[in-house]
Amino acid sequence: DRKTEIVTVAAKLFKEKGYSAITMRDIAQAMDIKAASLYNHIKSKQEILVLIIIEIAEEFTVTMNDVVLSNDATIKKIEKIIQLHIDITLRNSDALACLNNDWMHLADKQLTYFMKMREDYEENFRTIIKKGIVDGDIKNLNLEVIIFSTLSTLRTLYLWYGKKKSPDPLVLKSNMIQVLLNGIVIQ
Amino acid sequence: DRKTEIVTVAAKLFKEKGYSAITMRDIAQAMDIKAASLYNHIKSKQEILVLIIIEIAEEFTVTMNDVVLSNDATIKKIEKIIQLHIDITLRNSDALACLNNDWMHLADKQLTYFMKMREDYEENFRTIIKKGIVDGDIKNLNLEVIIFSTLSTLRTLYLWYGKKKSPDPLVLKSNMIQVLLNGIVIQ
DNA sequence: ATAGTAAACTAACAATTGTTAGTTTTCATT
DNA sequence: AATGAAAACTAACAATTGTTAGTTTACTAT
Repeated sequence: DRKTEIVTVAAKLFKEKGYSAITMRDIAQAMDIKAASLYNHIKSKQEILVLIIIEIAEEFTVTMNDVVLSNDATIKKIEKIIQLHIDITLRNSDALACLNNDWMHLADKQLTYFMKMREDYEENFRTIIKKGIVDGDIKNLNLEVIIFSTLSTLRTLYLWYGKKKSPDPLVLKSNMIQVLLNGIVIQ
Repeated sequence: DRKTEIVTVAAKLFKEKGYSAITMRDIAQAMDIKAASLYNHIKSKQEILVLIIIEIAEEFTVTMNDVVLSNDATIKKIEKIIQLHIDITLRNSDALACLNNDWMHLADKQLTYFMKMREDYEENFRTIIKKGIVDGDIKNLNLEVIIFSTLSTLRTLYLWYGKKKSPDPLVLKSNMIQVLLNGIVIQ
């Protein structure tokens, strides 16, 4: 419906210049209506931001919880997490950009909720890697370096995927797994 | 002097909420003066942004050119690039955040200049990796995946370094090299 | 055809924005 | 003590911001 359309259009604009730099008049113009008309469908600019971010954040949370609770081996778990990030990037890259860049403009309860989810997500990832190290599947390197090197790449996939000669999704997945898990150097 | 102080304070604020969300009154308040007083030292809000971003962008450009022109082996070149990102992150993480998040708010000539530098930087990196593949030093994986996986991690180091139990710079460097070049999995 | 609802519109608001003009203060050097 | 410059101040501006109120249009179902 129309509300979803507003959220979609807004996400695309937010991706380019950020939440704060985009005005309600910008969003309205992109839909060929006047700013005031937006308020027939949404409550506030803030609500748009919440609708963009929270849904995706919850999807990350739910899937990560599934992965953690599964009986997969560590490597398989990491591969599933890579797949998760690729899936969401392909499906909704604009919203993902917004989540990454504008989450700090959430307010009060939603901000707390988001930060909790993000912290839990990282902690779950940390737990998976820790177990991998103990089991002898993952190298005993600095835990934070492993966590954030991997997460940085996955989280900013939206920045470049789709441009230039990006590989198709299946090639992307196998290459990402190779690069992140086994590195780029021939031993 | 006072101008440098303004730029430093502004960068710190921009890092938290982005260029667009920070007002001249915010910057002034952080310095315990009034907004109008800022204009004794700087020309505009835009000028602050330019001063934050361009200097660092040029440093990346200059050092990358040095690396490209050097006679080092591919692996050594990549290690130098990793070192470059770590150095700048440690020295000026606020400005780096601003460069990453707010470059699109540069205007006209400065925007073009920045985008040219960024494109050249990536192209230089691409050339290094290409040669590495041809020479048999780097795995023959999708070039874009290699380039952006590596760059993503290096560029967003500022997001997490300094928090929690970050390793000291030397440990950081050796771990980053290991993770980015050789991966995290025990073969 | 009529009624009713969804969704657009115009007009305007109060607050906030970057910025300017003109004035006063601060303070080191003579 | 006097001078001059650097750097703060007050006051205000024009434009832009998110948002509201009230009105008109478009369209669906009776």
